[in-house]
Amino acid sequence: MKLQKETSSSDRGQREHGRWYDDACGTAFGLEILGERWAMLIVRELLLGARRFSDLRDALPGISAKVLTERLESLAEWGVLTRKTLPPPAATQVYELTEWGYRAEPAIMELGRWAALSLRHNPQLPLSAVSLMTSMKTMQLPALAQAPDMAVGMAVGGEEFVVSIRQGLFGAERAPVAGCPAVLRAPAAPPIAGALYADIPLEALEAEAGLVVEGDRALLRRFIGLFALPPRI
Amino acid sequence: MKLQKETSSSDRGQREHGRWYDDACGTAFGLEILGERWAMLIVRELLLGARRFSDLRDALPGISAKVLTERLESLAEWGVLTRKTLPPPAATQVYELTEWGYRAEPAIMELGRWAALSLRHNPQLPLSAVSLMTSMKTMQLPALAQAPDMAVGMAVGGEEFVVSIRQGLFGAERAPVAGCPAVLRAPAAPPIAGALYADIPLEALEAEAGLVVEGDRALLRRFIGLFALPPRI
DNA sequence: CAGAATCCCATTCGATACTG
DNA sequence: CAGTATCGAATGGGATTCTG
Repeated sequence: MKLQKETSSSDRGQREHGRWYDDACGTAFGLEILGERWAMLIVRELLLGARRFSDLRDALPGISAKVLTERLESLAEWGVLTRKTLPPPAATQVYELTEWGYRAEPAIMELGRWAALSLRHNPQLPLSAVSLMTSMKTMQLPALAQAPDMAVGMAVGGEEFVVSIRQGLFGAERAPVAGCPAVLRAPAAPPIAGALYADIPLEALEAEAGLVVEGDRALLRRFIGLFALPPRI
Repeated sequence: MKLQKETSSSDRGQREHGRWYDDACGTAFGLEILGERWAMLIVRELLLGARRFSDLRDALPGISAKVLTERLESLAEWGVLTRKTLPPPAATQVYELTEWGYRAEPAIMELGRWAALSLRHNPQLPLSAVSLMTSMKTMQLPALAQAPDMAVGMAVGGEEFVVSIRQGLFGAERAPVAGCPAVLRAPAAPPIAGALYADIPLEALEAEAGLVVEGDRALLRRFIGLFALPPRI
């Protein structure tokens, strides 16, 4: 009965992951699932729909293929996401959040909302298209609840999104921008973030950052005015 | 100007912490501060007021002195908490959240609320007194908003808390239990968690888990009925 | 006792190279 | 494109020690 490699504290932890918090608190359990490096950011990238392995690599500057593979496996085991093989001819694989995975959105957003309060937060760093879209949800000003309905298209790199305000509620989804009364196109997310959060005039971004404005420019300006970074602490 | 140990990707990241997400998203910045192992649980333990080094060690089963020291330093650098030296005669040191640190509470709670949805969450693990108190905030049922005002004392190990409902709002604070119309005493948090979340009768816990009930038992039963684990996914 | 400092080892991370 | 394989570096955890 004498074991050499016993886990010493019996099997109080839930798995043989190696390091467990051994704590009934939901937060501790959440950290076991989403607390490893990159895990929460992978989930963030999936909040607006399924993505391929290489989409995730591109969206997460600095993640290695090894860690991405490990996290996807672990998150799939935990039931946060599933791997799906698309039907032919595009027989490629995508990763998609489960219903439970999608419900992590409030936790992810609250963490971002909190961190953005810091003076040391640097909003000038690179930004993925998805995190731009989700950031808008947390950076909406109270005036947005009274704003008239509107829809703005955003074409960021190769991805297209429609951002809408309906009955005072913000929404963002992957959808073709065609048909939107106003469209912002940019080679990447930062120019659009500059317009939304750094109050850089659209004209400056068109001249210097490759931004392209199509359609109702006045609508865009009203729209941009509905978002701002919070007062810093 | 030729450096050997250059950080290679210029200084895009905000510090020389070694590993940075290099991502403008607030969530990424939050993870740089609270995403390292144990960091968020340390903040959780401070949500109900300042604690000493050894209090934190006791509350976080499994953390090593080394890691606790490192995290406290890092969190202090980031401005999440401060170290204070209590005035003599008790010239000991305590760690206390800054105003910004306290504002992390919603993020920590949302993560816990999300994780508790999982079937694989094990609420039977050890639990600190503080995480019991904060868990109640996330596990309150809608009926709590209509409940009459009440206050319940909880003496857990050597710590005393008063949990209150005032105008339908939940509150928990470190305060003497004396004067509360009903008091639960237990050697540790799990028996109280059993009463709240596993519907174990008070009498069984008194007989087997060292629970002591003082005062208005009917009030306690009503109180306990206002909390429950969420339906699992 | 509070807590900082050290040493050692296992695990994890990150970067590069490689494969089907 | 979607991962594997490999290896050096950094981090985490535990034990021990030192100090006041």
